[in-house]
Amino acid sequence: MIRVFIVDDHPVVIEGIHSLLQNEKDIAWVGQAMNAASCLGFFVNNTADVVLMDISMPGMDGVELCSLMKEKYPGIMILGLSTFNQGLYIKKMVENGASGYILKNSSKEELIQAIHAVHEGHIFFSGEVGIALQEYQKSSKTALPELTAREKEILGLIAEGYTNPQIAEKIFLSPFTVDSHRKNLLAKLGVKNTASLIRLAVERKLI
Amino acid sequence: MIRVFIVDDHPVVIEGIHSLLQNEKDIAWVGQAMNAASCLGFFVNNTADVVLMDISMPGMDGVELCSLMKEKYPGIMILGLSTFNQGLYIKKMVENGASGYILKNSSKEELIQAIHAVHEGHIFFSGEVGIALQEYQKSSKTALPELTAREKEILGLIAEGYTNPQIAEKIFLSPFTVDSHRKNLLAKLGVKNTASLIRLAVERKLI
DNA sequence: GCATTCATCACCCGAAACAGTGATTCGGCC
DNA sequence: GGCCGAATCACTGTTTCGGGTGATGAATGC
Repeated sequence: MIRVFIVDDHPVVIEGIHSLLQNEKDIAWVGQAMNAASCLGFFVNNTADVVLMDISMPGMDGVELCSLMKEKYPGIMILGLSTFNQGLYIKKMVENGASGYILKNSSKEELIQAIHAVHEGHIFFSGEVGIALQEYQKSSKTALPELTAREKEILGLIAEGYTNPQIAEKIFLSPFTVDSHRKNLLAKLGVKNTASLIRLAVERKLI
Repeated sequence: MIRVFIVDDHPVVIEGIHSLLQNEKDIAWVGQAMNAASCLGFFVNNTADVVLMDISMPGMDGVELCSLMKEKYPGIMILGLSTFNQGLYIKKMVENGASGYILKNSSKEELIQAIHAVHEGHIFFSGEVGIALQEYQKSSKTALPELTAREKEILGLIAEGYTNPQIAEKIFLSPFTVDSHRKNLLAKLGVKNTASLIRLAVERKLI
């Protein structure tokens, strides 16, 4: 029997999910909350196996609540729930301990499949969500100028914190040459200093 | 009927998975390959719904093959398969289009659950893998010195590529003050220059 | 009331980064 | 053979960074 708790500030959603789950034999509805505070209050004296959690709520948002819950009760599995379908939010939820993510307009089958998977300790994203997540990740690697092997090597060393003279010594080049490559990196990637160069490189996984 | 293809350089693993799946009514075994090249060869004239793919293979590795396959045949779902259980690899596979990831010592039930979820377009990680993934993500946000609001603000502006004088003008401070905050950032985070500061900030999601 | 922390400002100085310009060598390509 | 781009090296400036040091007021906390 999987004990399910839901946190969402929309009564309609609570009702909808409740009715979808009420005939499921192995799922027990243990409670609900409409904000982060009352959710935390519930878990002082009670518990659950799976928490369905809205990502956007007044006051503390889902991401933060998720992080708090997993810190206090690591055994409780959290399934993100939202009308949004944006990679960034999904990623943040998972980084903060959520075990899965589905949309509020998911079918009953999807919902139940997700609850089971999460309860068993797996990580689950429903189809639409998964696509958004992958699109989001993919977007950060298109349309970048090609870097030469030497440039990548030097970019990596810059990111490690080495200065031009240090790099020159390390890979047996003239400091002038290293400086040339460095300038080419700035020009190719269209950035104006080391700070933005490294930021771009890390965010787009060039290093 | 879900058509399953497997790529793995270990015959034992191919045999094992084959025997686990052979009695499944809705799963059809359409073929196998022991390296990236012969896998690509198969899909010139054939197809499948789900590909089980080892992450470490001689020649082209799973990550690269995964990326190639999804580019050519985006409709084919890829389920990563490995003895390793390391967050970094898992993350890379997903960034390159895999829809899930399980360990080679998974139970029959887990394997079948994963194949179904992936085939339906969902994203699925088996329990152990999910834990490793979350641990990996979590490790990158512990044990960091607390930054003050001002420091975070200036860190963000540095990352945007602004210089000290520009930041000073932008937020109405003396350039000396900005410089002080900047030096405090370097000291607090234990890095020696802008490059490593920004790298740390981006990787640990401080900005 | 006193210690602590934050935020602010100030100066010196050497090292590093950035801008601009130009040159040579080497290998691949048509 | 000639073209092109990558990789190498060189010099000259100006700007920015980074290390060190120190000071002051405001807010917080015990």
